[in-house]
Amino acid sequence: MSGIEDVASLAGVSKATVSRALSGRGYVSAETRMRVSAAAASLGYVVSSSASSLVTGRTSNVGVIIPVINQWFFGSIIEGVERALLERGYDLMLYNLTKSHEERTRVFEYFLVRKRVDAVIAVTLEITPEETKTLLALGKPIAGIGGPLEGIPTLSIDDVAAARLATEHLLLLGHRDIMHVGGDIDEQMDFHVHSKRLKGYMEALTGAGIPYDRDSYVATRFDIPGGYRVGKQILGDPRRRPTAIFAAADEVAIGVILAARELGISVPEELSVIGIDDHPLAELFGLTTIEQRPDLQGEQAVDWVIRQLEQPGWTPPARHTVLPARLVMRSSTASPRPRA
Amino acid sequence: MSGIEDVASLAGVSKATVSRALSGRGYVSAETRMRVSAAAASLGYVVSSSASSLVTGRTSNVGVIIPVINQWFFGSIIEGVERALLERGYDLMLYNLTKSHEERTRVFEYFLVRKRVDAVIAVTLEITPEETKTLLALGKPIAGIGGPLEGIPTLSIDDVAAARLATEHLLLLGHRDIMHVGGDIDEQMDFHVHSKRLKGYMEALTGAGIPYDRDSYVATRFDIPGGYRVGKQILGDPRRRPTAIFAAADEVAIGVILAARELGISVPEELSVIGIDDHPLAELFGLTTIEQRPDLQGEQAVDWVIRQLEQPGWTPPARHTVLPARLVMRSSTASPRPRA
DNA sequence: TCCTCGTCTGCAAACGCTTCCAGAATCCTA
DNA sequence: TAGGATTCTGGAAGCGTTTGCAGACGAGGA
Repeated sequence: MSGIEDVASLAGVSKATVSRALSGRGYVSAETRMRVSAAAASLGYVVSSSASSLVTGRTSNVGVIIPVINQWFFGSIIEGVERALLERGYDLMLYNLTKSHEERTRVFEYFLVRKRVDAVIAVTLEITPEETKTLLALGKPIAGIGGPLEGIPTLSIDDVAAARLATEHLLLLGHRDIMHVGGDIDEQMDFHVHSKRLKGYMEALTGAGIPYDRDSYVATRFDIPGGYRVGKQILGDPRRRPTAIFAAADEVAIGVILAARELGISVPEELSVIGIDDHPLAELFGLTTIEQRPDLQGEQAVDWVIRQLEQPGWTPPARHTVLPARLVMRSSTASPRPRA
Repeated sequence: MSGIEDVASLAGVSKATVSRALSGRGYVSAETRMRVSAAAASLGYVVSSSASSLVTGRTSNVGVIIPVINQWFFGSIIEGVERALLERGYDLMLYNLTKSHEERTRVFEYFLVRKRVDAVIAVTLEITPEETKTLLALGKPIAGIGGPLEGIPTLSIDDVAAARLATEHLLLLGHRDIMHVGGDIDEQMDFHVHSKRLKGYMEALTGAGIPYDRDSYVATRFDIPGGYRVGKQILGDPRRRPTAIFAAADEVAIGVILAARELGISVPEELSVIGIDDHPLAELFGLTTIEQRPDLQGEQAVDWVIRQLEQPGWTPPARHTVLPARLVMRSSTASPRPRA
C-alpha cells in the first residue's frame, strides 16, 4: 500500500506538494499537478482517511440514527440521505437504534462521540435536552427528521394538519360517520406521531360540529396486516360500520381496503378510505391519500448539515421546518351513499 | 475536547498506561485501571478513532454495498448486518450502489479503497474478477450475499433449486398448466437471479415430462404492482389462463393474487399461486412460498468477515455456501379443479 | 533599476493515539 | 539468599497526512 511519500518521489516533488496537488488546496502549478496525479494514479494511491482526519479533524462521515430500516418511510429517508451524501463526497454511517434503552445510550455516549462522524442526522428520534446538549457540545451539526426539537433544526410534515386535511376531505364529501385507525398511543413512536394524527382527526370533527366518540378511534400496528385486522373487526360488525375511515398511514389504509374487499364491502361506494403517505402501493389500490416525500426530507437534512460543515457561518433554520403535504385524490373516497 | 494526555495527568500516569488501561491490552494493575477509567469518565474522554486507526491500521468499520434499500429482501439484509455489527462493536458504512456504472467505479476505486473500512460485504453484486483482485489486494476480508463469486466467500439460497421446489409443489398437486412470472431477463439483477429461477421452473417441468412453452414465462417488475399488471393480462384472457402460477418473488405473487381477486378468480380453487421469499405479507395473503431469511444471511456474512479480522488464520468457506430454503404451505395452492 | 506582490515549492511541526523497549518492583523457586 | 520470571509503568518512536512558514522565482509598477 503506497503512501504519499512514494507518490512524492515518483513525481519528484515533496509530500507537501502532493498533498496540495491532490486536495486542490493552495498553489500548485498546472504542470506539477498533472505529474502528481499521474504518479498517484499509477501507484493506485489513495489518501489515508485516518491520517487525514487526524490532522484536519474531519472524517467525511455523517451518522444517521434511525429506528427502523425495513419500512417504506424510513427506507426512503435512507435512500434520500445516501444519495445526497454520496453526491457530496460524504459517507454514511448507519445506526439502527431500536427501542432498547441500552443500545440508545451506547450509540449516544459512545459511537457518536467517538470522533467518527462530522455530523448527525437523527430520524424520528426524540432527543432529550441533555442529549441535545451533549451533541451540541461536540460542535457537530445535527438535523432531525421529525420534531420539533429544542435547539436542533428539524423538519417534517405537520402531522396534525395532515390528519385534519384527510379528515376534512371526508367531511367535505359528506361523511359524518368517520372512524380513525391509527397507531397505538401507548406504543408511541417518537414525537407522538400517533397522537398528533389523532388530534388532527378530532379537530376536523370538532370543526364540523361532530362530537368525537371514543369508540371511533382504533389503534393498531402501522402496517398492512395491522390495518387488515382492525378493518375486519370494524367492518365485520354492521352496526359499527362507519361510512368512511381515515387511516393514519397508507399501509394501514390498504389493510383496511383488503378487509373491506374480503367482506364484500365496496370502496368507495359503501366505504371511503383515506391514508397518509402516498406509499408506492397507494396507486395500485386507488388510495386517496396525503402525500409526503421522505426521500426529500432526507436530502434536505443532508443539505443542512453539510452546508454548516462547508460554509462557515451558515446556519440552518432555527425553528422546525414544516413541509407541504398535499391531498392526492384517487378512487377510494367518494360521497357516502344515501342511507337506505 | 479532552485528549489522552488530560486523562493521563488527571490519573497521574503516562499516556501509555492510559492507553493500556482503556483498551485492555497489556499489563495494568487493577488499581491503576480504576483510576484511569474514573478519570476518563469524568472528562468524558473518548479515544479519537482517527488517531487510533492511524497507528493500528484498523477502522472498526465495515462497508456494505447494496443495490437497493427500500425493498424487503435488501432491507432485511441491512437489518441483519447492522445488528450483528453493532453487537461486535463495528460500525456500518452504507453504500447504495445503483445501476450507474460511474457510481460503481467511484465506490470501488475510491471510497472503499480509501482506508475507511476493515472489511466489505457485497450484497447481490456481481464483482468482476478484476475488481475481486483489487479488493483482495487490499487484504480486506470480503463476503458476498448472492454468488457464487470466484475467490470470495458467498452465500445465498440455491435459486434454481428453490424455483424447482416451488414448481414441483405445483406439479405434485396435479397442475400441468403452470405459468411462471419472473423478472425481466434483460433487466437482470446481478447473479442472474431471474434466469436461475426460470431455469428451476423449466427443469421441474421437464422432469415431469411437460414441454416448456415460451409463452408460459412472463417477465415483469419485481414488486406487487408488477405482479398485478401481469396477473391482469394473463388471467384476463380465459384461453390463456393456467391452473397455477409460480411467481419468482412473493411480491409478484401477491400482485397476481390481487389481480385474480379482482377478476373473480378464486385462489386456490381456480388458480394456485406460489412465490419465493416468505415476505411478511405472505401470511396475510395465505401465500404458499419458499422461505428464505435475508436477515440471517446478513448476520452470516458479518460473522465471516469479523472472524477473519479477529481470529488470524481463520478462513471462511472457500466455496459458495448454499442456504436452506424450505416450502411454507399456506392456502394459495391446491389441486386443480377437474376441467369442466 | 529596484521593490513589491503573487505564485510555487519544500521543510518541519503537529494531529492523538499505540506499542516497542527498557527499567523497576514484586514474586516465586531452587 | 540468589536468580529468574512475572507484573507494572514510562519514554519515545512512529502511524500518514496537512499546513504554517520561509525561501525562490518571475512579473509588473514606480
